[in-house]
Amino acid sequence: MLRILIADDHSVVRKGLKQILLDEFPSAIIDEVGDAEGLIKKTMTAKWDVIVSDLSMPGRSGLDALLQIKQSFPDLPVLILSIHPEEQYALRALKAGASGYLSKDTAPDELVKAVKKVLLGKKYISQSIAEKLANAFSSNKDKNPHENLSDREFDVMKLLANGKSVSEIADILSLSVTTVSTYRARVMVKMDMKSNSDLTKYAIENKLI
Amino acid sequence: MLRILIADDHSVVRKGLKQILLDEFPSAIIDEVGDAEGLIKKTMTAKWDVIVSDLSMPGRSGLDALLQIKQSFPDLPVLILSIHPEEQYALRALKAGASGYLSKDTAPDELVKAVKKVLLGKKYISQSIAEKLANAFSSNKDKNPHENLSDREFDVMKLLANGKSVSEIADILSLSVTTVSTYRARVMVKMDMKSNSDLTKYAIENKLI
DNA sequence: CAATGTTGTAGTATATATACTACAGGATCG
DNA sequence: CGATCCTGTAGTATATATACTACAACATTG
Repeated sequence: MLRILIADDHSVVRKGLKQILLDEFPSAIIDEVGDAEGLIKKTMTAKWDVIVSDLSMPGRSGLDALLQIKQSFPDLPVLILSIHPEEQYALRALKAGASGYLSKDTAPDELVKAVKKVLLGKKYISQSIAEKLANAFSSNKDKNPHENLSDREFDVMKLLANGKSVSEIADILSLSVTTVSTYRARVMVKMDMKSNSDLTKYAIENKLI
Repeated sequence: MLRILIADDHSVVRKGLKQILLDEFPSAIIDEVGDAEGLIKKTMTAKWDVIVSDLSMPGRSGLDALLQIKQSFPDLPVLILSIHPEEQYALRALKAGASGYLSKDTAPDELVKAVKKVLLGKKYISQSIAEKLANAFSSNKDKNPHENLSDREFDVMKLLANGKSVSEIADILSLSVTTVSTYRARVMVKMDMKSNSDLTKYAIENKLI
């Protein structure tokens, strides 16, 4: 019996995924959660064969959840689904232990293919991600300033670019304000920028938001 | 026979919407498109009872498409679905003729309720949007939010959007920091925004910077 | 024309953010 | 395998921004 857990903050997306997967695996048990907390909780309290999760969810980020899940269940395959064009997030997700990365506009049968593959313990890597991977290997001298941000720095950068204040972010990520401020400072140095609005501009230009 | 057209660039979302609607209207004819071009084309070449469309799609924006559709079929109800928190877009969409505005994390049965309502030729307005509407009415009949800024407020707004800090601006304009801060506060109220980054986004969208 | 609203300006008290600094655990590299 | 860099985290002291409040001059409108 196949057990699949879906995590996404949009119920419409959850329905869509569920339907696509049920079409292929009619007898599967499919459960859904709407945030990272729920994802972790369900992961810890029941057994699953595969997890299909969004990256950006309210509260703790999906990347965070992924890391935690992988710590407890290194062999549980997690397929990451994101609205973001692969570029920015795919590598991070894979590094964090994801078994694959798909964009939400992926065709249904590609999703199914991916699920089947990761169920076998393999990774599902799309053509374009493969390229990224290759690049990441060869030239670590990056083109995009944001690519040398650490995961946490990246989280903070995005939130800042989205107009969140340092204290809001501290709240969202459950960190001290000063910690967030430190990340911000490091982001500013690494990206050679001065204001949050610079980040916003950058993020818009680079389709990060 | 109910005919529904779904427009969204994410196939997963389309599936989800379709499923939700089919659960409620089992005999409905539901077709889907993935971009604004397709939306317009299908709208022009077939008859529909209601359109459920995303706002942000590749190529032409959903808002654009909405305007065009409304021009040809003023009575065809269009329900807008968006990932964006209502704030910025809801009013724009309604002004452009949408019959309702929902966020993608709306519960399925709210979507169904909304569809039923707009099918009757009514508008579906959520609580929070109702407030926005009221505000928009009572206050000003503006086309562009920035157009009711005073000259000074506008100066400050542009500088903020460009990433300048309040104190830098005070310096540039030879004003007290608190004065600039007051302008900023007034700008935020008038434009219904929260952070400098919102201004940056707005300014980029409106080619002010 | 009187009442009311808008604009340009700023002070005081308070809330928020930042600069420094620090430190432990990993990663990396010679 | 030790030295060193990077990351995640935070405290303390200081700098910056904001909320209120105020007020005069000008604009708007019943």
